[in-house]
Amino acid sequence: MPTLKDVAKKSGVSLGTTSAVINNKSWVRESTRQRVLKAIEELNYKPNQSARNLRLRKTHTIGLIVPDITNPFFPQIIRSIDTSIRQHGYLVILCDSNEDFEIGLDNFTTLLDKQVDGIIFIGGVVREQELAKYLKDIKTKIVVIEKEYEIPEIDIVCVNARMGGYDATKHLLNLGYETVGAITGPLTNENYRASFGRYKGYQLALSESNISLDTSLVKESDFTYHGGYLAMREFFKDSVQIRAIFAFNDLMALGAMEAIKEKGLRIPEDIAVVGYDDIPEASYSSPALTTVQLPKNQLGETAVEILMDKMRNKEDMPVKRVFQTKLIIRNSCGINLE
Amino acid sequence: MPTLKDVAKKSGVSLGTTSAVINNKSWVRESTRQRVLKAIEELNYKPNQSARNLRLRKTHTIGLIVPDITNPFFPQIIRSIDTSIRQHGYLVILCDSNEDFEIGLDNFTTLLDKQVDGIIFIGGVVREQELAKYLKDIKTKIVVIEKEYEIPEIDIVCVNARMGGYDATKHLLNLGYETVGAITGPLTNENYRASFGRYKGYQLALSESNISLDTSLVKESDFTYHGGYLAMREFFKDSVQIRAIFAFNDLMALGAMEAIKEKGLRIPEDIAVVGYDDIPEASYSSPALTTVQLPKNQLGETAVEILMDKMRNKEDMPVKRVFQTKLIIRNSCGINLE
DNA sequence: ATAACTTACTGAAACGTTTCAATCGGGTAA
DNA sequence: TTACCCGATTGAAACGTTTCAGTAAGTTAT
Repeated sequence: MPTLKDVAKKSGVSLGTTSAVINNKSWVRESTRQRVLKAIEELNYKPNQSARNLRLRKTHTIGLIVPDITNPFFPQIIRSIDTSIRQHGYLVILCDSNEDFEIGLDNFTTLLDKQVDGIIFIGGVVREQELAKYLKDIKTKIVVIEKEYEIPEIDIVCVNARMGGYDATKHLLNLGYETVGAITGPLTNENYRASFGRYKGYQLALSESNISLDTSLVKESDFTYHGGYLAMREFFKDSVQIRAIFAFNDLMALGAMEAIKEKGLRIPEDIAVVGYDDIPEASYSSPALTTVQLPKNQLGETAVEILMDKMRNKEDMPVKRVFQTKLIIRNSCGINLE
Repeated sequence: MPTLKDVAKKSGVSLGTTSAVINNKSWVRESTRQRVLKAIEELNYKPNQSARNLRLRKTHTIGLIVPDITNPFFPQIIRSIDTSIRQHGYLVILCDSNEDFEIGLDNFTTLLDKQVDGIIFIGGVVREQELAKYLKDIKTKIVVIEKEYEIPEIDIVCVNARMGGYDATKHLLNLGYETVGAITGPLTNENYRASFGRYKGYQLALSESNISLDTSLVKESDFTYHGGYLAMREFFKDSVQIRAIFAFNDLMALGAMEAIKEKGLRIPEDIAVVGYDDIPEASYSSPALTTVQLPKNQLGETAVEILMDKMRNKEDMPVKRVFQTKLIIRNSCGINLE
């Protein structure tokens, strides 16, 4: 591999000048620049990144921690992050935390040891205080993407989950369904707040319609397809009277639909379903799933923008960006707008 | 950030010795080792990776080029690569090539510039000769994972697609279906061989049953959900007599199922469907999709093993590993083994 | 003609490791 | 006692950049 020194020698200028033309410093005489460029070309010189990194104290690399790349919600975000970070000349190192908060924390240290310039952490299971404490005295820039809630003192891009939950429920209510059940994610642990916003929205819509919360209509589940399936079966087993379901994510909605069909009931005629996330599969299912769409691309892009900004400017006031959700009406609720 | 020098000073030994304890060299006296370790602890010293990389000419990083992270087939492979590479102390830099071979090639240079130690390239759209030519004089170790075919002179882990296609078709034939249609990926371009193996297998099974190939029963599509949907509608429009469909991937199978249901036909009573890939969605669909399973984890892990091996040993005979597929029987073909 | 700038370039130091030849002190053999 | 060896440690060079204080030559102002 040719080095800068080789280029310098070949073009008959000093190391410093050679470096200058590579970095497009303006003060190099045009003829010199050409000479150096020619040498670079002829030697097929590529700057050594490790040396550059050492000198510059930068790796032009950011870490991305994802809870579960296998969950169809995330790949789209990852992709939007990948493409927009690439435009800034950065590359992303991917870590899958397996939906495990501890592993996520581990990934943090791995990435920090690797000296990434910044980290984007996509929430999932997050213990808020613990995370905040962990991040407090790390000076590598970090922004987190959260589907559900805001975290004080941390740079975050998130989504108004309350609104999303409200819209989903309201939609069902407006269509005349009165017994609207919910299949939630984990609810009971104060630390795992992944369902809280959606749940609040659900409750809000209900109370707005003067319907009091009937806990026999809400089943706590785990955000997986199978979990949704099981929860729905529970409803049947309890033989609760239920006409509509708001599942807290699409995977569970799909699972619930499976159980409903298995039971021999029709969607939406017998039971209406609305999901949350708008993963690609939601439009594939039959009937196509009405769901709450999160702005995945914006989430990713905004996280990148914020991170870039933080990395450029030293000053550091926590930034917060919250996006709105959008109800996507398809065929699972008795209305077909096609 | 404390450096090695700080540690050396604090523990009163030389740089060299300090480095030796960090790298677990055996000849350091135990008492010295303890002293150094203590200093490291107290200063919270972390080795600077860039410096290390520079000196060692290694980055402990590998590149991973994926055609489309959004396609549910890939995340599982990515994850298995991520976890097994991590066990070797490496991290993965992810590049999504958007199903575009040119972009894939671009990614190669980006990653090489970044000085990754190795690259895993997951095929998709691949122009065989071009790739071979490109890879020829690159000495960074590269292994490619291909769902469909082998590439001479290149380290590759792939799958016996011919067998997969054969099994799928045979299964349908064995169940008594005589008009077995196929929804393929791109077929016509000699360069894009993504469907060739499966197609050969399809033909082989047919001819084994003395059924001659009826091209009105095969529709060329594009591996997308929507493409499968459209292809199925074509069949209906042509009003061809068809009792079973082998779709060359699950996404298309799911799309075809959508079209079938839309037409008011039942699966498998009216039309049987088998897919290929065994993406998670295949087991979610209703009816659950019978499909050809590729050993995704093995694909990923083996690729990692080979790459590690190549990176350790200089010698270089192209390695080839081909895996068998496995037919997963679910409910879309009139048999339910549950 | 001298001083003060400007422009284009140079050379060396620095970034934080690893490696390796050299050294040093103490033990063993002659 | 001298020679030799051995285990533990040192010191400096090297990895390939970027940066920055200098410098030499040319330009402008006085």
